[in-house]
Amino acid sequence: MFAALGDPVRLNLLSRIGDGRSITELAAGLPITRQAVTRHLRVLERAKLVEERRRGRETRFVVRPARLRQAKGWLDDVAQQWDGTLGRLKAHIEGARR
Amino acid sequence: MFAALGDPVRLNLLSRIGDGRSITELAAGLPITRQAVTRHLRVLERAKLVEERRRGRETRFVVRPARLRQAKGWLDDVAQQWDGTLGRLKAHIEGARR
DNA sequence: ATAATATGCAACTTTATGGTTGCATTATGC
DNA sequence: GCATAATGCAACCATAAAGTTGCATATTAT
Repeated sequence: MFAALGDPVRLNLLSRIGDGRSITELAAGLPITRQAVTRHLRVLERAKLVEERRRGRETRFVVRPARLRQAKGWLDDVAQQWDGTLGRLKAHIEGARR
Repeated sequence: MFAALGDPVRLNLLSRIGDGRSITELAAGLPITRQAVTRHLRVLERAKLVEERRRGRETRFVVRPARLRQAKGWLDDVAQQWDGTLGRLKAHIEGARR
């Protein structure tokens, strides 16, 4: 999932999808071909970050906020774990002298 | 930065760095060479997710929680932006005048 | 029905990434 | 001082990722 987020083009797409743009519209703003954009969208889809919503001949995608929250949760865990370690380290340094 | 997070090995490292392990120790738990681990750590460092703390002949890394918070912030922005869009969409569907 | 629009599919190229091996360098312990 | 331990550095390989071109398919509008 972070891998899916780890491409500037896909970040850009994610932040613009919400407006309900079609693939072609999304591609218009970028210096790459429509096909390349489609591939990026498929990557986001595989990571469950977006969901396809086809209507007639055009396709739009919707973001899945739950997934974003999940990512945030993981970052929180690590940050917190690290804070805990920091606390322990600090206590260790201040307490015992090595 | 998300690209740096987008590798399972690096996620693993990030979650274990806090314990104050050296490169060799970190590598011991993984099925890849120490050199490969070093490269991953450099990637995390370039993304400002960790910071080098060399002491004598061994090197440890510390996590930079501020960076994690920054990532979370971005996720929040997108999620919120999307929630907003959802709200507008919903209002539109329900026939609200706005 | 036809033309135009929106997208899908597939082959191919280029470049980035992850991993390895081999050897050099720096610090520690005795 | 010397052996050992912890890293760093560089060349090299394999695979995956990003992008392109060309063509097929499916909707919509006239």
